[in-house]
This record gives sequence, C-alpha cells and structure tokens, in this order.
Amino acid sequence: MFIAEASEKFDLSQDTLRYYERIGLIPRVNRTKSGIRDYTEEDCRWVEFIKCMRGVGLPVEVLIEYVGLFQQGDETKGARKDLLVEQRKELRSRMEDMKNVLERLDDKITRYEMTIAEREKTLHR
Amino acid sequence: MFIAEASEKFDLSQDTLRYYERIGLIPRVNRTKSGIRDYTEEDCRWVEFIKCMRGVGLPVEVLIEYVGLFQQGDETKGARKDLLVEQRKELRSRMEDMKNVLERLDDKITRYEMTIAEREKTLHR
DNA sequence: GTACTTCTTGGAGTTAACTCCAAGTCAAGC
DNA sequence: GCTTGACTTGGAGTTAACTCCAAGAAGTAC
Repeated sequence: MFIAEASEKFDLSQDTLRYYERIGLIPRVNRTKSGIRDYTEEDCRWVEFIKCMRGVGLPVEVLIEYVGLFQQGDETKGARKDLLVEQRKELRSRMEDMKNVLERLDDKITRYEMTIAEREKTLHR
Repeated sequence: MFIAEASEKFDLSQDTLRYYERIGLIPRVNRTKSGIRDYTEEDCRWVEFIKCMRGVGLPVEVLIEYVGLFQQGDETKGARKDLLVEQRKELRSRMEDMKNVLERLDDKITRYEMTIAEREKTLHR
C-alpha cells in the first residue's frame, strides 16, 4: 500500500504520515527499490495504533519512547508495560476530570433550559 | 484578592491570569484606584469556571465566545445553552474514544504481564 | 525620600504538533 | 525520449496556548 492509500485509510495527511516516521513515532516504513514508501500490514498496524493513541492525547514524546523500546527487543517488555501503565493512569485521571465537567455542564444546561422555559411562559401569559 | 493570591488559589500563573483576561477568556477584572487587579468573588468564579473547562480541553476560542455572549445579557441565553450543548457533545465523544483506548491499554498491559510472567517461569525452571 | 517589592502594559518568545514548500527522482503514457 | 503526476527529502512556516520580558508606576519599610 502506497502513501496515498494509507493516507486515505487512516485519515491522516501524507505529511503527517511522513512526519510520524521522521520523528520515530512509527518505525521506518518499507520502501520499494526506487525508494517509495510501501506500507506493509505491520506498518499499517503501527499507524493505526499511533493514530488511536494520539487521538486521545498521549504525547508524541511518550509514544516515540514506546516505539524505541519496542525496536530494542524483548528485553524492554517490562519498560514498555510500565510506560503503558503510566499512560493508563493519566488517561483515567483525565477521564475522571471530564466526567466531573460533564456533570457540571449537564447542570448548567438544565438550568438554562429552565430559565428559558420560564421566560417563555411569562411572555405568553 | 490580588493577583498573587489568585494565582496561588487557582494554580494558574499570574501571566496566565492576565493572558486570559487580555483575550477575553474571563471578563475584565476589577482594579483598585491605582490600577491593580483586585479579584472579586465573581471574578474568582469566572477564573475557576474557565480553568475547569480549559482543563478538559474546551478550546479557548469557544470559551471566549461564551464569555462574550454572557456579557451581552439575557438575550443570549439560548445561544449560550446551544454552545454548552455542543461542547457537551464533543466531550462525550472524546470520553467515548478514551474509554475504548482504555480497554485497549488494559488488554495490552494484561498481555505484557502474561508474557513477562511466562518468561520468569521459564527462567526458573 | 530612597530602596524594595509587587504590580502594570504591550509585545516578543516558546512549545507541541503538525503542515507546507522547493527541488529533485522515477515510472507510465504517448 | 519527453511530459505528467506521484512520490522523495530537508527544512521552513503555522497554530494554539501559553510564557517571558522590559520599562514604568505605586505602595511599604525604614
């Protein structure tokens, strides 16, 4: 799969795909003999994984480290696990914050709805 | 309350507080006769609200609009509600994404734990 | 009444994460 | 064998959201 197709498939610009590879956010992608990127199944799995993680805000820096550890082989499995555990903690904490804000928004919206309804009533009285 | 105290209280730098005010993310804060910011209760409520919303990623631009609408008076209550409803939708959608990623991380971590435990066993056999 | 500290403003600088661009290469169509 | 179009690279530019800075004023300690 060439870069145009991958770009479509993952809804990431070609520039973003190249950028991710450049900075080590995904491992180096396969090339044809003439140097053109030709994404393998595994390349695609990396892109999908990174897009997914970036989508919920895991920092590029952290993901670069993960990919780096991965490329160093089995010895780094412990470190990789620790990294994921830490990110999971962060994610949970952010979700907790969001849950609270969501409640607050629900509340605020309900109050707006009530005052607006109240005003309507008064107007038509 | 002067800016140093507000900065402490909300854990936002003085620069951030001034910046928020400058761009209209919070309404103009009260001044002493000599021009020094003196946060009232209401100013504080705004700061707290904005910090809270920014903390879960609501865009500055959107919050500026909300504050702007607020300052235009009761006529804008409908618009303010709509804005909050839209942001709630966004928030819910992001939380949904995060829930999925959380499951994925749980899975990945479990798998790491299993392979690491497996290797330990082999080593000590 | 002068030194010190804390504030003021407008504007410049920084950071993360892309996004765009110029110059060049290569395969395909005619 | 020349044009076209999709690709390559390294590097510059952009955006959102701060963060820092210089110059100056104002209250406080002595």
